[in-house]
Order: sequence, then C-alpha cells, then structure tokens
Amino acid sequence: MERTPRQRRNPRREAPPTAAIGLRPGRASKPDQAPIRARGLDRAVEIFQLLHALRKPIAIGEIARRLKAPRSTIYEIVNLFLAADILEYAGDGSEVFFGRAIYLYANDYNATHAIVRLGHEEVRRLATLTGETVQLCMPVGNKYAVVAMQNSARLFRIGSDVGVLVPIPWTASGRFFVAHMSLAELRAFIPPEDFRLQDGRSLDPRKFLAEARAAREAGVCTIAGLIDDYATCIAAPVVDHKGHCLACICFIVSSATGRKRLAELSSLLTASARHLSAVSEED
Amino acid sequence: MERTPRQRRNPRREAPPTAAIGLRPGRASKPDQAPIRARGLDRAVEIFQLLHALRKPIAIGEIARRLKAPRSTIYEIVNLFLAADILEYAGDGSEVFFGRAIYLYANDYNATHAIVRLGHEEVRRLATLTGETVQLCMPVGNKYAVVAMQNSARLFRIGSDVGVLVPIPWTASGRFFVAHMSLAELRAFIPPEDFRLQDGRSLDPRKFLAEARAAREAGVCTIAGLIDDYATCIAAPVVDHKGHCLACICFIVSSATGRKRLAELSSLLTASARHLSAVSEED
DNA sequence: GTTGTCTGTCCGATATATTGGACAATTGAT
DNA sequence: ATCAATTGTCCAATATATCGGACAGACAAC
Repeated sequence: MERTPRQRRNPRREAPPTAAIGLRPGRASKPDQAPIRARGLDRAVEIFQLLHALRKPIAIGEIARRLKAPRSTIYEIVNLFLAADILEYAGDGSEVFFGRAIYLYANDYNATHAIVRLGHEEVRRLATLTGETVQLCMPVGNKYAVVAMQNSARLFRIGSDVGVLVPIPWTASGRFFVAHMSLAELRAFIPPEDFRLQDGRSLDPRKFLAEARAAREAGVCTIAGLIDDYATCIAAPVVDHKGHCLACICFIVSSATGRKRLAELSSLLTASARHLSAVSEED
Repeated sequence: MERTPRQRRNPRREAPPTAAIGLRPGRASKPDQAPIRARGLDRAVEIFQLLHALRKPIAIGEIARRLKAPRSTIYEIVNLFLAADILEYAGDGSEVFFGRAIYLYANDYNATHAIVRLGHEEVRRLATLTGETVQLCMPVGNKYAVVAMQNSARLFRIGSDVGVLVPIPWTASGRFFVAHMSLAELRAFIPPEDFRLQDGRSLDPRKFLAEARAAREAGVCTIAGLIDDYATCIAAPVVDHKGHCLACICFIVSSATGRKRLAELSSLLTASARHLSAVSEED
C-alpha cells in the first residue's frame, strides 16, 4: 500500500517553471541594487555554477567576492558542503572544488540513464570507425553541453570541450533541442545574446526555428561554418518514445569534406542515433 | 593583484568541523522531537544523500515522507534544483533524480583529480593483465566508496557496487584510510555500528587500529574472509606528498589463491599504487 | 457514483538564517 | 618592521524562508 508505483500524474510538465542555468539568476529584475537577502539555496546553486564555469579550485573568499555575497554566508554554506563531501578542499590549502559525493551522484545518474552510458560507447565506436571527431551533446537548462567527445587525430582544435555550456543556436545539434517549440516559446527559452554567433553575425530566431523544423523532418542536420569557418557539423537526434529530443550525436568534420563522404557519415550517424533512441527507452 | 595565487593559509585543517555523510545528520542531539525548523540547505543535502542511497528516481512527495519534512518545503527545494538541472524528472512522470548538471560537475571533479582519471586506467590495466577483480576506492565522509571497478570473469559476485558507501572496517582498503589516526580520533570518526561486520562478528577498534598501522608500515594489506568467507582482499594505498592516504587500489581474489600468486599480485599492486601516488602529485 | 490517496500550488505567521561588522592570525610586499 | 590583504570564526539584529494547513485536480479502487 505504501510503495504503489504511480504513473505520470501531471501529464503536461516538461520544464520547471523557472529556467536558469546561466550565472547569477538574480531575483530582482534590476541589477542587484537593494541589499536584499538571498536564500542559502540560491547561493548554493550559484556556487555550483561558478565552480563549473571556472573548472578549477577557487578560494572561499574569492567565491564570495565573485558572487557579491557576504563572506560569512559563503563560509557557512561551503563548510556545510565540505562536511558532506559535496565540495572538497583542493589545490593549495585554502581552495575548494567539487567533491567526491558529486562523483558518486553522477555515477547514479549514469546508471539510470542508458543514453549516457551507451552514448559514450557509440562515440568511441564511430570515432575509431571513421577517424572523425564525434560528440554526444545534451541540453542543460537553456544551453547545451558536450557530454562525451572523441577527438580525431587529424582535426586541429575543437571549440568546445567536454562539459562547457554552449548557446543552443551555435551548433547543428542545437536545432533538434528546440524543434518542437513555437516561436514564442523559443524566444522565451533562449537568451537573446545567444543568437549572436561567435563570429559576430546574428541569427534570426525565425530562420533558426525554420532550420530546426527542417532538421527534425530530415532526421539529420548538416551545417557548415558555425563553430568556425573550416568546420562542418553533422548531427542526429536521440529521441524518446514521444519523439522528444534527449540528446544529439554529431560529427565535426573539415568543411572540405566531399558530398559523398558527408552522406556516408550522415547515414552512420542516423543509424547510431536510432540505435541509441531504441536502447534509451528502458530509462 | 587580484589573481594572486596564495599558498596554504591555514596549515592544520584537514577535515571540516562536522563530519556527516550518513543519512539524517540532525541538529538536535535528541532524536528530532521538537518540531524545530530545518534549513533549506540541510534539507538539500539530505535529499542528495537520500537519492544516492536509493540509487533510483523517487516521487517528490515520497522524499518529504522519508525525510519527515513538510511537503511544501521539499517541493520548493526540488523545484529550485530542477530549474538548475541539478535534479531532473526521471522515471515515470512525477519522479525525480540527479540531473545533468551533476554529471558535468563530476566531469570537472575528474579533470582536477588525476587519481580518478588515471585510477580508472590502472584498474582496467590490472584487470586485463591478471584476470582478477580490481577496485579503486576512496574515502567519503566516514565511509568509503568504490570509485572504479573491473570485474573479473571468474569471480561470482562482488558485495559492493560502484558508488555505494561501505563502512571503513569492512575491507582491507579501509585500514589505510585511518592509519594516521589516534585511537580516540578513530572512535570519534567511525560510527560504532560500522565495527559490526557483515557476518555479525564485532571488530575491536584497538585491534583494527593495530592492523591499520601494520598495513601502513608494510605498504600492502591482505585480509581474507572480510567481504565474505571465500574472498581475500589485497589493498595498497595511493598517498599524497605528506603520506596521507588519498585512495586505495585493491584486488579481490578467491581465498583459495596460493601464496605465490598473492605475492605476485601484491607487488603488482604496490607498483600501481606508487605510480598513482606519483602522478597524483600535480593535483 | 463515492471514497481514499496522491500531486502540485498557494498563503499567512513566526522561528531563524542571513547579514554586516568586528576579531585574531597569517602572509607577502615594501 | 610596518603595512595591506588575506583567512577563518563569532555575534546580535532583522528581513524572510520555512512551515502547516488548505486547496483543486487526477487517478485507482470499489
């Protein structure tokens, strides 16, 4: 009577009310002026995001400075997390960073999400098979992140590293993450500044959405010169049973790659994506 | 002037004031009687620990029930974490679990900790080389966790899975984590119930500490019949420059294994541990 | 139909967590 | 030696986050 497993009570609910993954969500619309109190939990999330953005240990006092938070508060929170091994002392004596508990939690995450586990394998397989650079990407908040990557020997240097958050419009993969949205939803979801590409060009949301829908129809998306002028990105979506995009697997190849080769890679990719979609079902 | 990297300000500070990784740290010494208010942050940590203990998605209401916390509070906290992708909806509609952000944070953790990255490799290498089961373990709070494991084909079933927290006295590896402590520190550090082994026997803290110190001297520790009657555990410590034990790498072999073979494995293990100790220096 | 149990949201009241400041101890630079 | 900038801890005051309870809607069982 207690452990009765229920089924989806609240059918329409995909995204939580507030979407915030970027730094400093802030409660007031004005750039924090009034010395309002912030809640410890909000501060905690900000600390995580700051550490992730830095990707290296940082002094506790420095956290307070960057977050514009009282030192005493940050010490309080950090000490709590240190006690739980969610944060750890790292680097030279007085710096902190993510701790072991986070590692274990991520392990649990992987265990329940077949995509991540199997996606890694597929990335490796495709990379050794083709010699190209392969990535597995997943949406995170209103950005997306490279979750696994295998670099090809031949290609120079890839813009994004594993784990960093990238604006959705910047890549072919991003198309699939938003293909189900209306224009209004899209505008609300993606921060305006993310439509400004790395080379300075601005992307029209309307055009972006059209591309996204076309990509969704085609099942693959090939875009040249998005990451940089000499790279072409080919992406295919991993979808759940409702057709919603959970992840993308993609090649990053030289823009000089011939049509025939591109078609070859495309079909490899869609096969992989279909495979992952199938096995990801038993979540 | 701003980014001046400082060196260890507070030389003697290894463990945070309060050590708590077990469930329900609780603030009052009495088993929570008075309906005192709990802080959101404490609740947050409890939620993480609960999810980790369950290792599968759970309904939000159920979290509140198990934590004996008000539903409204848990909803508030969980929704905040959902917005930050630290938690995610998973399983059937109304359940939550660790989210993508945790995965990314763990990635950052790995990047800064050479031990974890290289430890995985060593585990794989030793496993394929010897055909035995190999584990990498690290302390987490007052327990320890298997961080990486490669199962041998031959051995039946290993008691501990990757990620689960195990009492320190239960394994050979545990010896190294406490070898530097005094008896009083040891008693304060390890929960009394952890000295009761799986088979019901109780381990004397004094004897345990003596074993630990002997193990530290020897550089390896071989103990039979601890996990179960038919398994022997051989462990070697990965230490930092101060000689403090950061992790253990260990074999789990059949108790029928001959002396010569055990010696062979021991020397392999110590070599691996030394190697990891060396490369882990540039933290 | 009714009943019981669940989810997700909202709302005052009050217990308290956050805050800003002050503190001693440490470090590096001058 | 003196200075300026750190770290880590402690404290009392007050802005507010937590709590408990109530709510509507969904689902299953009967």
